[in-house]
Amino acid sequence: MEFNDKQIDILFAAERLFATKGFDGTSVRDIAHEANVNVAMINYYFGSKDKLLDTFFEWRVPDFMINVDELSLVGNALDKIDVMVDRYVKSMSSHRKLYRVIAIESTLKQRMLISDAFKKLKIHNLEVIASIINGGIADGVFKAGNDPILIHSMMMGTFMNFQMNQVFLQDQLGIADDDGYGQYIETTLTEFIQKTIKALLTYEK
Amino acid sequence: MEFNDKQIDILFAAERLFATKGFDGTSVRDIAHEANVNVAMINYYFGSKDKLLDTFFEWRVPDFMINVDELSLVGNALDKIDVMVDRYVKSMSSHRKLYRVIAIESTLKQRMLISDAFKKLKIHNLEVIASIINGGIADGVFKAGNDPILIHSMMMGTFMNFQMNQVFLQDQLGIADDDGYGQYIETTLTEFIQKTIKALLTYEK
DNA sequence: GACAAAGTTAAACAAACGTTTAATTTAAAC
DNA sequence: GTTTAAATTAAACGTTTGTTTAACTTTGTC
Repeated sequence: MEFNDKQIDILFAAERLFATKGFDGTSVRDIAHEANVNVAMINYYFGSKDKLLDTFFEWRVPDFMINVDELSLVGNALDKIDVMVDRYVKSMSSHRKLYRVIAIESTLKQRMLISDAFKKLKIHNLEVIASIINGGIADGVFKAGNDPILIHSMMMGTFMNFQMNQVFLQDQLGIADDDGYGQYIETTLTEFIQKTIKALLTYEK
Repeated sequence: MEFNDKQIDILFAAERLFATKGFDGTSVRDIAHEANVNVAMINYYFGSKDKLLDTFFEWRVPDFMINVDELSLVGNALDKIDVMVDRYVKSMSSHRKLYRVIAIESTLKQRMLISDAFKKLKIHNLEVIASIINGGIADGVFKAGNDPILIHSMMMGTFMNFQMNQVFLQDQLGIADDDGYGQYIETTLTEFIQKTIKALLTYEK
């Protein structure tokens, strides 16, 4: 998929607005104004507001993928967990707006026609996690009987919870600004998720 | 706060629609139709669509509270975790629509004017969790150095992730219907969260 | 430099939005 | 039974919505 400068301006503007106001809360005039283009340009280039959302998702989908190559370099199963979580959180953290949009819109069932592309990506990421866990079990480091789906849900959910409740959590944690919050996510929260997964995978009973 | 039958009809209708279509995606005419009342009744009783959302939250807030009395009956710190998680998930599970609405609308920053009532509730629940953890540390059962905020975020986030990605997860887990999904949440997912928290609180290093 | 295609614009479109109005019905009080 | 307030209604209000139109400008091609 190839986009010209104006199309990319629109996609970025849409991302910014969808992330803060939601899809339904954002008008095409909002987007046009934010992107400094004429309203008609959105329908001209993307067909409709709905198709703009679809295109937006397709445009961003590649940023979801866990990089498997990087993981194969790490030997220890415990270290693999650390690297995987670190990369996952960093990827999500650097695309926080995108994740907000997905979180908001994926809940509204009638949408997500493009869910096929997303489904494949989620399945890919699940398989990566499953292979790490199974490798750890084979090495005798991890206990068996832990569903990768649940671990993935825990990791995603914990991160998302930080995304969605930023105002409350930032206040509770005594963090001053947005940058500090981002740093907290990339350090303390990342370590927490790493620790949690390792604790779970080595827990008796 | 006292509501007559018609007002309650409207609140339930709003809950059903907000949970599936979001606040912005739902029109007052949708709500009026769903509740079998005239459109003007919504403004007559609630003032505006925005105030209806506020009133809806205030109406539902009490359902959030963790019941502390029930916990004091349990002696063992590990068992207290089990009971707390079980009650928490059951409470969330029985108000799934409400939690969807909160999850969707709490992300949109300009909303949540009523956040004061919510803030107090969240702080109450956090304090309950903190006291359980501290009790466990005092008894020598739990390791110190685990932030209750992170544990609470993990519990909420994991549950929410199941709420928000029902379509995908139900498919992945091979669950046939909505009831089965609810059962999975109240059994397998609950056990997973219990196990995760206990593993974390007893984990070395 | 003429021609066709692509890009861009302001204006207009009908439909849907939240809200208000004014008229009417119901209920309660005396 | 009359009076007064509350409840309910259909219709209309002015905006805003997403989209389309038709005129105009820019760009690239021969």
